[in-house]
Parts: sequence; C-alpha cells; structure tokens
Amino acid sequence: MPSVAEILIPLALDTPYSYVVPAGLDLATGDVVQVPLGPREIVGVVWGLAETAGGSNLRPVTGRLPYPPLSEPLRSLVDWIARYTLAPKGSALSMVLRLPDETNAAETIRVAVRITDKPPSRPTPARTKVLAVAIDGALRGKSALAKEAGVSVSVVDGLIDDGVLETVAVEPEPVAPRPDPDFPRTPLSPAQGGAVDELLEGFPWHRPSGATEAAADLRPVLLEGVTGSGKTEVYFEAVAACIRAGLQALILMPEIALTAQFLDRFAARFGVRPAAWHSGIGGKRRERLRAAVAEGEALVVVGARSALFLPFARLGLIVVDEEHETAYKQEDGVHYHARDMAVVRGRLEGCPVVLTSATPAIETRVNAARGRYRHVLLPERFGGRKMPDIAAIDMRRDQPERGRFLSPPLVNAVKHTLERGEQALLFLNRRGYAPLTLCRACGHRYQCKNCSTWLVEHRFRRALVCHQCGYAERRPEACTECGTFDNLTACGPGVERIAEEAAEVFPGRRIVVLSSDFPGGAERLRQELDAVAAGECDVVIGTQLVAKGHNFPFLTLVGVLDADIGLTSGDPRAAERTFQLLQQVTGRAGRGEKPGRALVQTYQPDHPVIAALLSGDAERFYQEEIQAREAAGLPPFGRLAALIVSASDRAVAEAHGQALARAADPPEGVMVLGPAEAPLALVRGRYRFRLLVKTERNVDLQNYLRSWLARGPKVRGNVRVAIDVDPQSFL
DNA sequence: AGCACGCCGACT
DNA sequence: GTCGGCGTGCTC
Repeated sequence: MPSVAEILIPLALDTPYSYVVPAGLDLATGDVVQVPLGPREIVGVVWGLAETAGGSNLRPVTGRLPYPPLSEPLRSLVDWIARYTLAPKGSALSMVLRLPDETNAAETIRVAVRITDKPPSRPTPARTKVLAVAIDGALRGKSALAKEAGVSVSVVDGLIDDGVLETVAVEPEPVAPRPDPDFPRTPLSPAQGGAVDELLEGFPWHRPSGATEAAADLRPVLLEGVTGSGKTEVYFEAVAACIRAGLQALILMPEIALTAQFLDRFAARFGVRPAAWHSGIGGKRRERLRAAVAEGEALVVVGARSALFLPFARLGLIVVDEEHETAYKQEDGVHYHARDMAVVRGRLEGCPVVLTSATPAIETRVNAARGRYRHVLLPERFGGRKMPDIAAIDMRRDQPERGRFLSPPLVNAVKHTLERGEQALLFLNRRGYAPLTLCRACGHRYQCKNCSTWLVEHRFRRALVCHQCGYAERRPEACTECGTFDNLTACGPGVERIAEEAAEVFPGRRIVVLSSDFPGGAERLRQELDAVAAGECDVVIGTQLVAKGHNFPFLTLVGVLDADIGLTSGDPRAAERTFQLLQQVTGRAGRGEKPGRALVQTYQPDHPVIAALLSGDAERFYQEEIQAREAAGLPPFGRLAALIVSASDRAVAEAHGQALARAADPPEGVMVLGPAEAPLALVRGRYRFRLLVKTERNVDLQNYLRSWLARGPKVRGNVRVAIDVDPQSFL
C-alpha cells in the first residue's frame, strides 16, 4: 500500500502538494525533503502523511534532506500565521525555511598563519616587521598579522610562498558560546530584585527552592520601566533562570538596537557574547547557528524579528525588547507584527513571553490593564538616578532669529552644557536640509511626481528627495517652472540645516549629524554611534534613530527642536507615536553620572501629548489617549487592519482601492476608515494603495476580509491584505 | 520562486 | 515578418 506525503513547499502556494513516498523511505511529519516541482527539484516539508490504496500518478519524493525536522509548535506557527495574515501557507513556511542560500554559502575558509623555522630567503624591511610580530609562534589570521605588523597582506602572502610562514586551517569560532548564568555580576537594586521575583513567578519551569509549587501563569508579561530603570538586567535574570532550567531563550530586538553595546552588556552578565541573528548574518555562519539552535546547543539567541522563526529545540522564554517599536512590523511579503507573533509562538510552545518597554504600545498597555497580560513595573531609575527635568520652550514667546531654528534659551542651555564638558543632543525628526523648496520668483513648490509629498532637499547630496517613495532628482540651478536662475529657497529645517546653524552658534565644537541616510551606510553609522557614546563629540544632531538603542553616558542635555511634528499627521496613532518618541529621546539625558535635563521647543505647550510629556506622567498620557480613541469611535487599541491594493500602475491601484472602499458593505462592528497613513506608496516599481479598516471586539477580521474580497468588486491584479491587529482574541 | 505561454509594439 | 516587453497562470 503506497503512502502519500503532503508536502508544503516554500512558495506562494496555499496548500501542500501530494507526493508518493518511495519504498524504503521512512518519513515523518515535519521532515525536510526534496521533491520535484515542474522541471526542478525543490525543498519542502512533510505537512502530513496518509495511506492510500490504488495507483495514482503522483510524483515521488526525491529524498529526505539532512536538516532537523520542524517541530510541531513551529508547524502550528506557520499554519497560524498563514491563516491570520491571509498569506499563502507556503509563504509563511519560507520564513521558517531560509535554507542555505547557495549564493551566500561560499565557504569562507579561515586560515591562520604561524612562523616556521625556515629563515626568509630575501629579508626586506616589511618582512622583518612581520617576523618581529610572528616570532612568538602564536597563530594569527593573515589580515590580523599584517595589520599588527603595519604592512599589507601581500607581504604575509609572500612569506607563505617562501615557506617562512605556514598556514593552518582553524576551526571556525564557535557560533554559540555557552552563556554562564552564574557569571559574577553587579548586584541588582531591591526594585530590580523584586521585579525579577515577580517576573519568574508563574513561569512553568521556575521552581523556587522550598516554595510550594505555584500554578503556572502563561499570560505574557509586560515589563514596563522608565528609561534607565534597568529593565535589561531584570530580564537577563529571567534568561539566566531559563538557562539553569536547561531551556533556550530568545531575545528579540529591533534591528537598530542590536548594537555592540548591547552585546557587551550581555557579555558583562553572562561572560560571553550571545549568538546574534540578524539580516546581515549569511552563508555558512547562518547555517551553523540555525543548526546549533535546532540541536539546543545555542542557549541564547539575540535577534531581529526574523529570529522568531528559528527552529528552537527547547524554547523556554521569549523576550521582546522595546515592544512598542514599529520595526517589529514586517510590511513586505507576509505582513506580520513580530511582537504579536512572539506572543503566539509562546502560546504554541507553552513558554512565557516578556514584553519590555519604557513606553508600551497602547494595545499592550490595554492588554495589561485588562489582565490579559501580567504587568510588572519598574517606576524608578537604577542607582537613585533621577529622571531628567523636562521644560517647555514656548516658541510663540522665545522666537529664534529670522531664518534660525534654535531658540535663545536652548542655545544658552547648550552653551552651558558644553562649558561643563558635557554632551548635548539636538533632536529633530527630519532628515535632510529642508523639507520644502520653492521658487521665490514664481512660487513653484517642488513636489514628488509619484506621491503628493514635497521633495526634501539634501544639500550634501545636492538632490531633492521624496521621503515617501525614494524618488530623487538633482537640485536644479534654475527654477524648472519659470526658469529664474538661482532663486530657489529652502523652507523649514532638517538636521543638515540645524548642523549648519549649530556650527555658527557653537564655534569650535565637535558636531555630528546622525540620521538613517548617514554617508557610508549602516556600518559607519554604528561606529559613529559608538564614538558618540565614548564622548568623542560635543553636539549630536539627530533624527529618531538617536532615540533608540544607544546609551550616551556623557549626554546631559536634550533639546527637542520641534515637538509638534507628527501631532497633526492624520495617522490614528500620531499621538501615541509622538509621545513615545519624545519620552524616549528626552529620557536619553542624564543616564550617566550627571543628572540630565530636557528642553522642548513647542508652539502648543498645552497639547495633551506635550503636557503629559512635561508632567512626566506617562500614566496620564495612556488614560487620556485611550479615552480619546474611544471618544473618536476608534477601537481603544490597535485593532486596525490595512487593506493593501497593489498594482504596477498608480491609477489602477488608486481606482481599485477607491472601488473597494466604496463597495465595502461592512457588517456591524467593522468600519472602513478610508485611505490612511501612507495613502499611496511606491514599492519596488509597484504602487500600493492602503485602506484602513477598524473593527470592534469579537469580529474575526480575517474571515471578514476574506469574504469581503470574495464578494467585492472584481479587482484584478494584486490585492493584498495586511493585518495589524491584536492577535489575543484569535488565539 | 521559476518558467512557459501569449499578446501587443518597434526593429534587423 | 520576428524580437522582446511583462501580465497571467501553473507547478503534486
């Protein structure tokens, strides 16, 4: 009796395909196999097995591949995510199965060199330098040796050819060294210790010595603590306890926060750096780490959102650091929110999930308030440090000079800070030189031809750039409308323009501009952030990326240049986002030895968001915002879904989007809010039209949207649905 | 994801 | 006449 295997293939296919299992091949559900598909061979996973009588014309499974099988919880996660996001199952599987990417997998053979007893046939000054270093007989990498000796690698190569140095293949460095949960550490504060106990209480694998066995509480935990309260150290203890229990831990972070600084903090607690998983890890190393995770060898993995899909053998804990970060949202391919999927995976694996933030997302806060999440609080800074004093500068009174953007009180405060040898940060969430360019002669405003947004001048690049779709053009010498020469004017500030002003107002000071378009790319940016943290700079001018991740111990003054940006954006989450950002950036001040201070330039000091920020009362903000959303008829938290129509033509995408909005005949509790957030965006040559949909509780959005699409107008072309809702109610 | 098929515009 | 653009559909 032939048996048939249902094989899920990591392509955009919604159902597994059936194959015959050849005699002698013993397959189990979850096995990774190779199967023929059309003219080629492809990797798939056994999703089910059945006995069948009678001949069929199915093609046979080629064979099993030497990879660890996918566990039941991981397969359930794939099914769950596919159902929840309306993505084809195969697409969901492809996130789990990022198998060796042949292109990247080029073996990087590491070789070290060692000195032999053969003298060089022709000694040269460069060779002598190398030998002086290598004389100790130690093993060194080729480039390391060359660098140490101050010569180029070719000198070392020459010596290898000469037989003076010999090459030795080295074992690649271990991909996942074992963290030591009992590594000596600095003691926790009483508040931290209390939070650790509270956290561990209820974890299924936590067995406090001598205590009576408490019932496990598998609700996710929100660990909320102000910036500088030492949340990281608290969850490190949970990670340590997890390791002691013989289980693996996963720490998810926004990509930007995965810094050398964080890895060093981990090393300070556990003796070694953790295995790090991010988009940059490729080829062989990626595979070895995957294998180590699957074998239970890697005890702790720190990673960006894709680490959520690693095949852990014994997952005991998931921590989602900075859970409110929007970087957790995956917006291409399968749309998902990694924080919510972490909650789902925790549920499926039966392991606890800890969400941490100084400024939790509204939906997380509401979940905590309603008891769906446990809530552990760290209300004060570590080591008796005080929160920075926050004061407003009312721009209606304290106006900067014409054409300037720094108000006199802020300039003075920065000067005093610099005189004391401390660091100041000027925060403006606007990249480039100026957000708008216009012609003084005819009034023409430079606009993106794809989007409805103004083109932002980037003076350094001499270009006008659309921040929505990436379109760029050279900054013209003469107005493209009326032809007037040299009469274009920049309106409003971007960080580049502030840098110009700062250089005049703070002469002789070291000024650095940090934004995501930092010249030299992410690697240089990371180095620059480290340099700032080391104090090698006086004034930092930065966009939102300075609000995250890095700790700047010498920073004592934060100046927010325009606190009102974003408050009027029309995004239903504008208030929440602005509050989080400002709370976070002002919280950068005074995390080192010296106390900090923040000055906030604003035209509307009485706006609820600004007022809550100034009062330092986050609770007040959350209460007011939840009420405001309810009053506006919005769901109290993020039950918003975006329906995305994409097509290769702008008009087509827009027409289909509008048609869907009009054709919507929503059942009770669902409402189409219309085009929102980024109304129309260009993504890799395709236009996307977004609609925002909201729902009240107890409406299954997935099913609703599915049926909506089925009975709506015949929209030909690509229609995609992005779900951005709280998954708790669907578990 | 590949790969074929097929239907319209501009060329040796 | 065909070369080639990419839109659409199929792969157990």
